Amino acid sequence: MKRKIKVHVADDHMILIEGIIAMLNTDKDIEVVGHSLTGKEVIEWFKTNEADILVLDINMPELDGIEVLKKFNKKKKHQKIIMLSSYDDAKLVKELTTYGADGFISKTSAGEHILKAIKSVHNGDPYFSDDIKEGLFNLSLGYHVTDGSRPDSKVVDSLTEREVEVLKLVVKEYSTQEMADILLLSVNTVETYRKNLLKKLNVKNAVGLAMFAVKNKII
Amino acid sequence: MKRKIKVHVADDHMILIEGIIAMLNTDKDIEVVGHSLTGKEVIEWFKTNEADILVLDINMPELDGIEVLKKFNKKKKHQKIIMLSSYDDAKLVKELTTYGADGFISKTSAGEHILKAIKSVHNGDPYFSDDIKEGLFNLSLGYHVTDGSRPDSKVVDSLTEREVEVLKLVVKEYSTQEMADILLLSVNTVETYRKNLLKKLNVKNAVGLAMFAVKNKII
DNA sequence: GTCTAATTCACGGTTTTCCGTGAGTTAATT
DNA sequence: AATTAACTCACGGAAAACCGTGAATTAGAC
Repeated sequence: MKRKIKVHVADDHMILIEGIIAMLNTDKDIEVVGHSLTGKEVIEWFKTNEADILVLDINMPELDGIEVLKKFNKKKKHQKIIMLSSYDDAKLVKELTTYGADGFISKTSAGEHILKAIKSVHNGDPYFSDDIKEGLFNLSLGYHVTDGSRPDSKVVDSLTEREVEVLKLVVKEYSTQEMADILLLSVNTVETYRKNLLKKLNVKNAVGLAMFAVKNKII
Repeated sequence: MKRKIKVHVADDHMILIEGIIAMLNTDKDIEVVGHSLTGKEVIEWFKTNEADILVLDINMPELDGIEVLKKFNKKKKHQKIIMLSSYDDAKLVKELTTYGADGFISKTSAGEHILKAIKSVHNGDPYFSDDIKEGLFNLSLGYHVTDGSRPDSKVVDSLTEREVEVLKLVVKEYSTQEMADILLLSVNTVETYRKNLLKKLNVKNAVGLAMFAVKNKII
């Protein structure tokens, strides 16, 4: 008898986990051997267990999917990892693949894609769901795709003092000119900080900055 | 033979829909008669179809669950509505019930809860999953995270439907042009709404709009 | 049937934001 | 001594936001 593909599913929504398990169990070549509700649980589980494939949600409390991915990458764990995302985080795909993700599926896609992805990835071929490919395409055309907004402490830490100062003033609805007056800087300088913030935080405009500040409690 | 409970499932994640359907189909008293990926689809579907229960996700593109709920409420549709939320939006529950929600389930809870909820609600009893109850409990104890500022319900109420739609898109970092494309309006019209919002909410710019939205949970 | 609120659109003009790119200064680290 | 990171500033151009004002249409309220 052929050995089944062992899969571990991680997502903070139990309902979704159950759905995926139900679906995967219909396939005779696949066996779900475990599941986790948080990133930490994933790490714990893999300390004492093994799986061929890890289906990993990006948005999870405590330790998000990306952090888990990085940790696994660093420890050179050998199982394949398929990332699950709530929206078409096209922008993330590149970053994730460099961190060792083998596949990427948007939750907006149909469930059979998970099946395909698991088999494809198990065979050594990377897999990306159509939405993602489309997203990448749009990205290359310059269309913007909103990101799934994950609080990222790493990014917060990367901000310099001045950048945080500017960010706080942006949230208070000040214009660049007003900020320059307050901080006793030239308008150009404030603009530079603003630009750096947009880039670092990967948002489109001042509203994105404000929302980031709210999410990360820089208020 | 007893008539089955007809259910419609709405969520922007196809995978989740499939999971829920798979689960509900295991119950002989329940029949899933339709599903939608966006709020608009829900509205369209119910124009020509009927269901006893609508399982409705809060976070959906185009028209979110709350808007759908309000619309149904206004039109005095008779089917029961169970709201699905990604996290324990305890704060929302009260608001939602006043808008006619009959049940509230967090996706973090196990799937069997949906089954329970459907049967309970179908019998006329409201249903709230445990996480939600716990959240409500904590709320009542005052363990809440938001700042002291009370949402200015008067101002919120003064906003028209369209203005709220625009506001939500502003928060998502869309430009006027993009909003016009999404809402199928001219750029001029969207600008008008934006201007009205700035005036009504008495803020200086888009950031002010975003912060208002956050404070008043129009997100 | 009038009035009002909501929705829709237009136009011209000013200000601000956003973008890219380059570059000098200081302070800390290697 | 050399490198790096943070801080500072400049310029030019494109895009978007902001502002005021006016107006047609529709649907509901009185």
